[in-house]
Amino acid sequence: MPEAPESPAPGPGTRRPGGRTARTRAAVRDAVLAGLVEHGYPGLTVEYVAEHSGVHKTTLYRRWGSLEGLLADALDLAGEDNWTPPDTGSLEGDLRALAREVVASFTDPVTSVSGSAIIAAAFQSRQAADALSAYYEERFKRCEPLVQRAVERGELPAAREGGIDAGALSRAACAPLFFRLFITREPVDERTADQAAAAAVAAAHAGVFTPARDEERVASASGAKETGTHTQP
Amino acid sequence: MPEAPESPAPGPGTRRPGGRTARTRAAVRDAVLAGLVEHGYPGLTVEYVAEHSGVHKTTLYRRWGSLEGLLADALDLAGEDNWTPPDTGSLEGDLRALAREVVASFTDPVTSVSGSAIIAAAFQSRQAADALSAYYEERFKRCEPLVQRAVERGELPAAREGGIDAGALSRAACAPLFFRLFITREPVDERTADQAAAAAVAAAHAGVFTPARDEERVASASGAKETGTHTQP
Amino acid sequence: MPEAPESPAPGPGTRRPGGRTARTRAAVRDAVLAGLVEHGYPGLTVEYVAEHSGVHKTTLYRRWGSLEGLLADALDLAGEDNWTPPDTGSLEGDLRALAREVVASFTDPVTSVSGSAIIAAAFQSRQAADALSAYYEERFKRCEPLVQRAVERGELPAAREGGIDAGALSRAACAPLFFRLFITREPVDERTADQAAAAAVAAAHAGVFTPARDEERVASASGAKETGTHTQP
Amino acid sequence: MPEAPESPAPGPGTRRPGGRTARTRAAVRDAVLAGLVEHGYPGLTVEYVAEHSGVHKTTLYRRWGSLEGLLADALDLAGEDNWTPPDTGSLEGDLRALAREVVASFTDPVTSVSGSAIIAAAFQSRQAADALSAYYEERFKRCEPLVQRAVERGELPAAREGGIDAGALSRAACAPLFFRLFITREPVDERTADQAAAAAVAAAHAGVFTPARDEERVASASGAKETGTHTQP
DNA sequence: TGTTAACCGAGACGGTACGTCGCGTCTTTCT
DNA sequence: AGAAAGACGCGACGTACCGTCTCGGTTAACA
Repeated sequence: MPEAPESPAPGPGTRRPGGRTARTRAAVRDAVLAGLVEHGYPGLTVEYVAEHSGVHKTTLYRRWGSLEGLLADALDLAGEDNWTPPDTGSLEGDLRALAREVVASFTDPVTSVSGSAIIAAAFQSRQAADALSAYYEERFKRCEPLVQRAVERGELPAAREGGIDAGALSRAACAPLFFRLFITREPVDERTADQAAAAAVAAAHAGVFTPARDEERVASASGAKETGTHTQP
Repeated sequence: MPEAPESPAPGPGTRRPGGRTARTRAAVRDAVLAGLVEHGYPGLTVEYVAEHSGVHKTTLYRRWGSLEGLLADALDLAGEDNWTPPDTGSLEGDLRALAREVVASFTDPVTSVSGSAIIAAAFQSRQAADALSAYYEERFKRCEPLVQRAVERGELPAAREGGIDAGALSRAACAPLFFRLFITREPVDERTADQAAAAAVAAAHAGVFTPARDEERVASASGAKETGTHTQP
Repeated sequence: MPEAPESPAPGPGTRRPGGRTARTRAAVRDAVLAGLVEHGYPGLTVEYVAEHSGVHKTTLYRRWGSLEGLLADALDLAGEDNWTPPDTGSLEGDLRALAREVVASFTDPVTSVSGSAIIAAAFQSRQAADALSAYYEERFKRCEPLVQRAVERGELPAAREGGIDAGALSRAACAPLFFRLFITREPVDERTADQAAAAAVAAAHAGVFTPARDEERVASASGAKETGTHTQP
Repeated sequence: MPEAPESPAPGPGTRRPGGRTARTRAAVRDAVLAGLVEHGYPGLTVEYVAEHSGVHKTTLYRRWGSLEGLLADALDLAGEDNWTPPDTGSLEGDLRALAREVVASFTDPVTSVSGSAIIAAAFQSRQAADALSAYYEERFKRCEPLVQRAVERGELPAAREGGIDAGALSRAACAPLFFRLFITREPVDERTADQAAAAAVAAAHAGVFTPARDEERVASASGAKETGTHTQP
């Protein structure tokens, strides 16, 4: 992959990306993912990556700066697939499928490890957080056609006044799953996925994700002022 | 709270919980929280706790086993407040207030630190994860009266066939916020909170959280089988 | 060796010198000397000492601070022998023997290594320099009886006016050897040693090392002021 | 000195010594000396020389092989001055002046640095040692006229049987100073210098440096056999 | 006057050792 | 007997400098 327009590290390794440099980069990314699967994020060490990639520790620091950089780069790689949202013929079907995909990927013992490892990493590394943020931004952008199709099918009211917020709708279908998986750490299954999808559809039908109408709704907010902390230890 | 019925570490420190032991435990918990605020979870060290609590490192290991134990114990403490859900007179108002509390507590630079630190800790420590899970379980249990009031007010259909799932409803109102805060790491404000509350209410009205009817809904699920990974790097 | 009143490092390892601490110290000193013999000073590494002494690198730094400290400590050990100056029955004989000892010890391939290593170390470490200085101070102090005997034998004029400077005399006998060994790096043999001894004796007879007369001699110095540098690259 | 007849490195840089090559070499030598003054020998790095000379690191290795070569080359430069020994009109005066020069050059904080740095370097580099050796050889050769004048003045007995060893005499006057400066690391001042000069003169008068008589003296050596090590740690 | 070989600048890299941090264990000493 | 105090083994950190290599670009000697 001689082309690599995105700049993971501004320092070395970006000026002469031919030959060895590129091979090195790929090896490193593989090692990072392998390390995540093997030990999880907290157990991932630079030295492990060095050993398993055949790239010397010093070089890793030179080019990626730190573990954070390594992870961010690995995430870039992960984002470069050609995933497309499901297309089942109905909005609820699509969202269900989407939600079930989430559940499946984080339930499967193999794939879940590296995924949650990166989410964990985002808590400790600005760089990883940014990479993760970009990753999901991209994912949900790819979901827009899903909503578009629903509008075309007439399942959602034609968006006269600004259109429906496709991103918000997709997020709504996934949010409860991630919440349960990584915050409250409750068990999730397909039932949970289906419920999340159903809730999102219901909210969409109620116009919650229609920006223009949102204005009206917000206007009626009673602006409760609380000082207590609810969901925070 | 002189005695500690729940046993964080079964070994020493549980036999003679009077006097010094109790004082020690409190000091340790304070130090843990202070450490979290100061350095975040990844920067929290046993040695820091030892210094700031006046309890020797060796003792910390004897009684709490490791950092995980220290955190879990501190979480127990955090859960022992007398928080109650908001009561604004309407279901949507209550949920909005609830959601805004979440946003406020994780937006405030002071309170957000220790909160997200513990969530981060849960990724690296089984013990912390369990403690966090219990914490949220308790919180959402306390939200049941909120839903109950709505039913009594007639805002929600009387729960003839098993009643509404209060926990699911409350979670639905909070999930999108946590999702954006800690997974996709998008900016969150009161508008987001209001939208989340509205979506939850809409879903509730549509009967999504009514178990009995849930059966029916699930029955219509087309059981899409996907192998791709959607939301996972 | 439970006693060890001299404090090589003020930090750890000095408070509780019982048992392990003492054993550790001896092992480390052996490893240091072995390292010097094997690689010379520039090739001596802390990691080598760690491996060959069985004491962990971290501990070495904790107790000795750095390579310098390790060397200084090893020097202390070396100084703790019971060397006494030769006693051949005549001043010149004694000085010859002394000078030949020097030549022998730095000519022998085995013993010379660690010796010159420490001299080399003194160039790079204040601590090693101090230790070396103390070592020679002690050695030459032990030579005083040698001169004393010569006075008693009548070989040297009775020291009426302040006595002869025993240290200066002994140093005079050794200086040319060290000079040739380590500065000009010329070959040195027993002939050189004998010449140095003879020169020292001649100077002593001429009263060069008799402080009181020194005053007179110095008075006649013409105080040449030169700006050029003679012996310095 | 455009061309460089002596070959520090037989490889590159010797075939086309015109223009840039010569300029480069001078710049490098300056940088080496500057580095010595700034950080001392142990702190002198190839990278420093590269930066401060404007010559790339790779080139330094190509032409000088290593730090040692750089130093040896710099020493060659230092030896190429037109120093001559003092001429005060008397042997002792000359030697005093000589000795005081030594003291002065190694006492002055500016000039002493690079001088002792090179002596230190000789401990770690064969090449530097050879260069240093040659340097002093040359210096003491230049001192021969000094002794010659004394003979002509009648201060020293006419050298009938092989003449006096001028080199040994000059060395004798300097040795105690270097010994104290770099071995025992005692303070030295002009008094020390004068004493050294006086001792050398006395020894010379006693015929110590007259080779022919040396034979006789050595014959009387009693060949003491010692096993202890005197001056060596 | 071109060619061509020697040389140089630039940058990345594998590698050794550094000196430090924090962990978790152990021993010793106090009370 | 439990706790305080300290030393230690241990693994990993992030850095400095080493010496090597590859890649272009320049330059000087020679055809």
